[in-house]
Amino acid sequence: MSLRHAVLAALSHGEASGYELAKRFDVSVADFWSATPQQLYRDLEKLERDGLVEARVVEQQRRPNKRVFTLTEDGRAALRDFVEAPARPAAIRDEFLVKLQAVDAAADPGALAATAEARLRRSRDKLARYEQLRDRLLAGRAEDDFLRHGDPVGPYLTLLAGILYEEQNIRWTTLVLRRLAERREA
Amino acid sequence: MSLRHAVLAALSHGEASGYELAKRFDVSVADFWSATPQQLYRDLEKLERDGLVEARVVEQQRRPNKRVFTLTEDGRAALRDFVEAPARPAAIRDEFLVKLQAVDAAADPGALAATAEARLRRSRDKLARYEQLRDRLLAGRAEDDFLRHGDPVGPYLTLLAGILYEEQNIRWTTLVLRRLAERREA
DNA sequence: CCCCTATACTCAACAAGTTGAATAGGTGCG
DNA sequence: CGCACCTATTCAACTTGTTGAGTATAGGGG
Repeated sequence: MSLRHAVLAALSHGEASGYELAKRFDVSVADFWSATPQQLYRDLEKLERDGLVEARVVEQQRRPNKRVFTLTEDGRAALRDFVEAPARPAAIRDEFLVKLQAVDAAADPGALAATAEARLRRSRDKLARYEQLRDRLLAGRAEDDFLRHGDPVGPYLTLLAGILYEEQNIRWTTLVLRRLAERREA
Repeated sequence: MSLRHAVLAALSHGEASGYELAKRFDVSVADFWSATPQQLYRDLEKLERDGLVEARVVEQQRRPNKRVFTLTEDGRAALRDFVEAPARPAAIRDEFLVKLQAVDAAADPGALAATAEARLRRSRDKLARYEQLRDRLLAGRAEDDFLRHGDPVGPYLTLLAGILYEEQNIRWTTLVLRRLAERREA
């Protein structure tokens, strides 16, 4: 049970409705803990029953009302406990790597190359988004400046992980494409 | 349903019993598709019912008998279809990143630093294992040599992904440790 | 001789994640 | 004026993945 904790972590950066959380997950957390809206709504309910979050209805005129969730004191304590407990090792589930692992059994490596190209485009898009986010976070300050007395270090460091990951991914995928092309010629 | 495909991919590199598959997963596939032995046994049964793999009992004297699984023609065809179909984007589930995201809410960043150090050790271990595996695969040949007429490119390229991933991970985690230490001093 | 580890697998219960659809008002575009 | 898309959420069914225990045989070390 760990999406719970991802939700608590997300809410620690400010209250949100289920819908808003879904978007927040999409831009910032998706790359290390993805979740569908349905999952979020379900877990928010559970968290509410357990007293870790509180909901309050916000009436809106031009759109449907929403339920905005805040961490309770118990929620904050649970989050602290979670942060300080040892983490289980990361689990990666990357279908592309499975396909590549078996590429020698395929008739046509061209199809996989197309998949690799899609992946490359995706990585570039993500990287661009991440760098935009970083610029916004830094707001002109140098990294050192920001990290030493800027407020939250967490979001910056995880963002950096995303940036480095995508950069490395781009290099690797490019290399794979070259090798697959060589193979196709031979 | 995709552990199925990871199993087919693994079996395409040679027949194996459930137990042997579990070990193969542990050394080579775990980093992009992890599975417990229980999961493997369950899926192997399903694959057998669906006619994608065949089992044959191998009697052994000094240890329990085992059921060795091989791909059937249908299994090979299913694998080919899978490899050529587009891949869904990778899902990462990294608890450490969730904790780091919320580190500013914790009382003691020292606990997270300990977790980061454990992660660093793990990455270094993995990297060492991967490089050993690479040396064994290359067997003295240069990469170019191997990839151009060496037999299977798949396992080499995925191994390379693992190596690059861990190298990058080590750099990033080191950086995180430095920043957390700075934070603790302040 | 006993315990630990390795091989080889099975069973059961549960937790977590995925998929698809339904509802319902509002905004923007041609 | 109709159609598509955005906000905001709920329901239900399903597939995957996790945890923990249990069975049985054999070899090695103290």
